[in-house]
Amino acid sequence: MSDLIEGGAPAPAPAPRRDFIRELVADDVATGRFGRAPATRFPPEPNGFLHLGHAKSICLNFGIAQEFGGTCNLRFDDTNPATEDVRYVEAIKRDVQWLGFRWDGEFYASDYFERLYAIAEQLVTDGKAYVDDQDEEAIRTNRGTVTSPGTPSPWRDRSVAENLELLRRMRAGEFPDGSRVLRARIDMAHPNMVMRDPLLLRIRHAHHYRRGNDWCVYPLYDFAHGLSDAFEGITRSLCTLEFKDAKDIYDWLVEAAGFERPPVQVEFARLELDYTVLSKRKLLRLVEEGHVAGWDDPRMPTIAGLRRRGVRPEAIRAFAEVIGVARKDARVEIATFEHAVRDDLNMEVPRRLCVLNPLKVVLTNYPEGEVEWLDAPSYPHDVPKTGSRPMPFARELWVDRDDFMEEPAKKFHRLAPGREVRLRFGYLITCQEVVKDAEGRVVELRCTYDPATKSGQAPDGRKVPGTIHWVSAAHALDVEVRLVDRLFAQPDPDDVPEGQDFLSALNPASLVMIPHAKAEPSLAEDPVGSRYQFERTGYFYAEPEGSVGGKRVYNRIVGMRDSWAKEVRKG
RNA sequence: UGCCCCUUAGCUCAACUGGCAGAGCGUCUGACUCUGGAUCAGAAGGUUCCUGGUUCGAUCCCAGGAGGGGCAACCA
Repeated sequence: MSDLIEGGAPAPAPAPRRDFIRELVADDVATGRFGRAPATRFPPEPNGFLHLGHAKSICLNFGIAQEFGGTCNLRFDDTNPATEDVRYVEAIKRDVQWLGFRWDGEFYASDYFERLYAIAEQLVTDGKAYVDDQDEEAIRTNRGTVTSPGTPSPWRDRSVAENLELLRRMRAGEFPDGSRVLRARIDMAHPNMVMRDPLLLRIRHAHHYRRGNDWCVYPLYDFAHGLSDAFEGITRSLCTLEFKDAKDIYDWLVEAAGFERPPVQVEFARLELDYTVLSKRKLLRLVEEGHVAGWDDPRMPTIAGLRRRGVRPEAIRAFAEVIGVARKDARVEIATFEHAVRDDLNMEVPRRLCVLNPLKVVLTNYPEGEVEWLDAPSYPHDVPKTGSRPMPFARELWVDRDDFMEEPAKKFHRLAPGREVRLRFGYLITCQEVVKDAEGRVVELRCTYDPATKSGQAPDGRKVPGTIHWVSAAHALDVEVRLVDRLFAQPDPDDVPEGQDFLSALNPASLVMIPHAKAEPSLAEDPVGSRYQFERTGYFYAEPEGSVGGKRVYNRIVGMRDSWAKEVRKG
């Protein structure tokens, strides 16, 4: 991974947008419900990289803290030694910072193990928890089903003294993994399945990335999460809809532990985005099975991947803003994300010319060996930025193969035999002759230029319908371009036939390498990490890994909005 | 003995405690007239799932129905 850290500029407080959560928080402030400033937290488990779905949550939690003068903690929910790693906590911290947010407190659930254990003892003493000797299988079957009640464990009515002794011996490491668990004593017939005596502590003689081997009774999510919120004085604990049912146990625990004005969980819809997957489990598979080059592969919807691809944090924040937050599952179109990315880049980045699929053009009436340096503005008239660069113009040029049609379709305004077209920032040229090789493939266009049309304006006022990009063949930079596209070929990658999984929906053309694109020479001096619009083709990012074999590499961040493709579709 | 959530423009989604239903994308039209595959402006587009009730007034509250989703990991 590159060491280049850009972004990270503090996120400006966005215009207050009123979603139902902000309404609740505003109400908390007005009524003094919690007797303290709004406090939120972002609670990732360090078992993978953050993705766009987390970005939504980050913008929400940190955004609320900013807007209401409250605080937002970063808390690692690291209660499962099997899957977690420091490498992930480092990546997470970096990503949150890059997005432009600063946390107030940095906490780890693993630092709360002792405190949670003390509460466990208290619950036992209060008769609200017991040690269960059933094995995993028995616990599962005895939980019942959604339509039938569970059956109580034979160990459910042990004495407090016996429970306490067993719990202490569990902690002391006297029992093997899986032999016993601590359970809350609630109701084995509860209509909400999570309330059927939920598990609190399980035995794991495992190495934890922060605790080493010093701990062996690991809390489960339900036990750790709400209480961790309470320890930190969180007011609103924001989580996604699938935790809705967990709210009952959350409330039961903070109440049983005796917290005054405890945090209140509020659920919102997780983000689903077309043509990609937003699940750490699935992203992990893509990485581990080598379908992508890593967590930061530019095709990945991870923060690291988007950064590598060239997306700016401003665009991600703007995206989070437009999608909003609601209580209903929301599948967002990829066009909405791409629009946010273009919208951000449009006003920011300079324009350059780069020919992706080169076709030689020879200007037969242009003097051999002559070079003119044209002044090409870096920004269009409606972008309030100034600057320009010199562009060499000569007898031999490259234009894009797609900008020529031997038999032009209707509404095709570009080059064709006998057609005149404008070269951006340059002259009007007319195609006089098409040169083909033995296989009949077009290899060269012989054109004439009109010397009176320098800068693209015809003195006689004649209309030229098309403008195309070009670059001088003698001065062109040979660059590698990587066309990054959507990772999956269909909007919902999980919508596959029985017996197949999301991997069968991968887009085989998600990364198209163009090893020999031709770029204008001004690009030679620009630093790695620069962003451009290559006019008419898209937004590009100078690959932070640098050059490959001495050649510069550009990732396509996003293509231009494509109304020609639409025209083609219409026929 | 099941519990909980959701249904609003073509599409994807918003809409504080009941008071003229909004945005993006898409579509159409126009402008810039050197990105015509960019950008900008404007327009069209609604029986708020259905039935009934409460109310001066219902997308919102109540009852019933239809459809979609979440929950039965010693994951989070």
